[in-house]
Amino acid sequence: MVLSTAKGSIPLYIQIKDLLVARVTEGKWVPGDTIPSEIQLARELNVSQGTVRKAITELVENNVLVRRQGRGTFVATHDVDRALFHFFHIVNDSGIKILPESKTLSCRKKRASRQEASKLKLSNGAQVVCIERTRKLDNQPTIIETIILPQSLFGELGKRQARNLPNTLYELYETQFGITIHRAEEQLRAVAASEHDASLLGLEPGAPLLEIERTALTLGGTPVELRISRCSTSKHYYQNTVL
Amino acid sequence: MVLSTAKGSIPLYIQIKDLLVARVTEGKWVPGDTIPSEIQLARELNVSQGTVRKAITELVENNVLVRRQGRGTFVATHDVDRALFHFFHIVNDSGIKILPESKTLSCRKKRASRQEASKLKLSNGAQVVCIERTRKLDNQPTIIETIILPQSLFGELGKRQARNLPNTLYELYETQFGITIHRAEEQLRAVAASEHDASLLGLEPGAPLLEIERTALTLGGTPVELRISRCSTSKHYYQNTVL
DNA sequence: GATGTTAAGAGTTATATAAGACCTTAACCA
DNA sequence: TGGTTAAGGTCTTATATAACTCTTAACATC
Repeated sequence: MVLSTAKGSIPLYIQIKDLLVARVTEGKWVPGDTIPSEIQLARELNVSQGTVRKAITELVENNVLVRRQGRGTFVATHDVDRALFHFFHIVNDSGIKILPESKTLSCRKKRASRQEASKLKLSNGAQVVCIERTRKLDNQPTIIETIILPQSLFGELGKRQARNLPNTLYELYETQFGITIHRAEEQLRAVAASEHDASLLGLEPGAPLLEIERTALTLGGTPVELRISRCSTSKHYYQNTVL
Repeated sequence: MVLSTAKGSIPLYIQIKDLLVARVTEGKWVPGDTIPSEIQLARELNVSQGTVRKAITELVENNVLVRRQGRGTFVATHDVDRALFHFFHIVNDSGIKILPESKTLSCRKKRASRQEASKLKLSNGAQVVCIERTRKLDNQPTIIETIILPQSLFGELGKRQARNLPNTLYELYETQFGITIHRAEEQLRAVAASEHDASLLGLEPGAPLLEIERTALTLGGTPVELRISRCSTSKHYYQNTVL
């Protein structure tokens, strides 16, 4: 790629930003990598350090890169902190957030339903991996999660790791499958607990549950995970901060 | 206030940012005002335009200021768009967001409950204004809202405007009371509809409702509104985008 | 000789400044 | 009425210097 400085063209720092994003999405730089210093990139691209810096700044605000003064700039990784901070919103009544432990109930392959296929942008009836698990908060089963993954991306999962899945899946996606979840869209509803829900959570059937349907996307915007969580909110709630 | 450039002191642009925020919170600049240009501020404060610019940039990211190239920089206002975009999260099943019309049921004074006082940081038993209203989505009553406001700030409301309240309250707070809502914290739960809820929404008692408890804060971080919404989510859902 | 402390240096990001390009508006003129 | 221009705002880019982090080597101490 060559940068254009012609009159009326896109600003340099935007072009550089796109170029840096491309290096991440293509896997040339992977999570945890140190990217070249601002000065190196500036020399390579024939612009000033400040211009590279502006591009990087926006990517840091997007959670694509992480800066550490005196150290360098890194491709952001999915550690537990990020999972908690960005993607987990359930807190207990004291407002404290703790990542729940998980117990996998099943992990099998099936054909995607119409809805699932549409939300994951798969062709009708494509194969998916379907995980079901419960999660404990404050030592009480509180959440039932159903996770749908395209088999084309996560094929290995069906075979090997059926029952010993780690607690933070996004870390696994990143390290084992080279897939980094970058953002998500969540749709929340109140639903009545089914018999199945109720027995797993120790509630009466018909009890109100908070249903969170999350579509998780990569940096490129491809949906790669569909996750439906049904939560008992008698001792916990979903916390959202509106800026 | 004087800026400090001594070695080891806080960066200039942060000091400028604080200074600009102060001018907004003190009411020296009010929503809609044009603030002095970057160059004017730079001259006034004896720094370069770029330094002022960096301060303003962060405030734009915080939704405190709004820039318009060629026009100037303005203090952000609470128009309908902002209300919709930042503070209203209910969309219909097609993903479309429409601000619901409101019907005020009651507007009266009372003493704050313990919880209300604590969440609004009022002394125990302080006077509050309590508004109850329903809101229609797609021509169907879908939300019941209970709004609690400190009477110390919103005294006038109790008297005059009892029944002809506008649809977007935050605009009213800003224009009539000089109070700008800057951010909010929302706590979501699934609850069972009471008889009262059910009759207002045309549902069976016990039907699951999504309860949203929102605390709205000023730029200074003072809580100024407590709002509890109970929503039927059979044809709508709460949309949250996680970046 | 082994170990802990200090100082210097190289490499990195962070801050501040300056200059010109670009955008918007309004006044002016043909 | 429509085009031109000037003024004044933000936006982009470049450059210089400060602040921070880590490594290494010199040195004192046990």
